Amino acid sequence: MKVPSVEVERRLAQFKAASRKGGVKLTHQRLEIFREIAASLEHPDAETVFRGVQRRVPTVSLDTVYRTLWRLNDLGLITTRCPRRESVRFDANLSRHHHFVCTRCGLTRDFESGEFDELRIPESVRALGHAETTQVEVRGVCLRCAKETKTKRGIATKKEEP
Amino acid sequence: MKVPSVEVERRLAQFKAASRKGGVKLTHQRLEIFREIAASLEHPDAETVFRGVQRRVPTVSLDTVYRTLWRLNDLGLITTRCPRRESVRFDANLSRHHHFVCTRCGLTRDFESGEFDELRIPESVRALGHAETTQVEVRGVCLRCAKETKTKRGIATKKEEP
DNA sequence: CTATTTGCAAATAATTTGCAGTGCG
DNA sequence: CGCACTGCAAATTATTTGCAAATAG
Repeated sequence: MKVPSVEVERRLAQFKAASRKGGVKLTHQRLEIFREIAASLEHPDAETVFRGVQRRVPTVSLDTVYRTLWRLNDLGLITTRCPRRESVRFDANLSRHHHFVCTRCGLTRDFESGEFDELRIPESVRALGHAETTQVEVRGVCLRCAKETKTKRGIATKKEEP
Repeated sequence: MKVPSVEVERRLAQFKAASRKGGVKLTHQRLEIFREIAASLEHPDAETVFRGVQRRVPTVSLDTVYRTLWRLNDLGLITTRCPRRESVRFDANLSRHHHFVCTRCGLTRDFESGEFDELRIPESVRALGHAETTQVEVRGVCLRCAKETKTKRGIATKKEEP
């Protein structure tokens, strides 16, 4: 599975516009780093983004990836997640969305839901601050892990995300 | 603000029971490490837990804190969060709960909501896996940050969590 | 042109591991 | 008593920084 290229292009266009407005330069590396996240369903971490970009821009350096990612994050052009023990992961989906997280393997996927976008905030939250948006994380077992359970009953095998 | 001591004791009792059942030893350090998280509203990181425990158990070491936290996490006795750029934070609130996160300072507070516990899962999630629970993250501006904005119009000052 | 951004290499911070001794059950 | 747990110190990551050269606008 991949992010449809139409959607990738849409994200890229939005990114370019926002970059110009934000006064950041549109370098080759920066564009490719963004593209890498925008095209991925995996919410990749810095290292993974680096390896992906490296295939297209062999001279790119890991520190540029780190710098760029945090820079884009500060500008609000991407956001961060960290579903599990490992390092921070990045998300270029700026549309309102929610997450499905597999409690076995950590697989994290976006999904949209108008209903979840409009949740009524409980009274008690008033005491904490002024609520602006809600994001729901649905936890469960992904299809692949569920299938594995059926085959080799209950042995939680460590594995990579698809 | 602090977690009421009745609640801390309840969490401790639950922890002791679960530890015995899980076959892990109830050492002094382990108990104090758990107490530190159980008594905190802040979802502290490893370093912070370490400093807190150190006041009561001066000989405790940072690596024991790390090992213990991940051990407890693996046993399901605590959970993890990482609301911002900094390192992973831990949560000893095992009751069903949701989070309010301040987008300015990162303050994270638990709250309960029967309504949020029972959200109807959208159809589209079926394609991803078998949903089990939902956790809502409400994002907004905490009271303290909101107050600051009113005083010094719009300058986002960096600050510690309360 | 000139302020940003990059790549490199080196520094720092965060986290994990090996090992010998300690203590819970 | 034995095995899980601890503290120490050293190792390993992960991430950040300083600086000179490169480049977008």
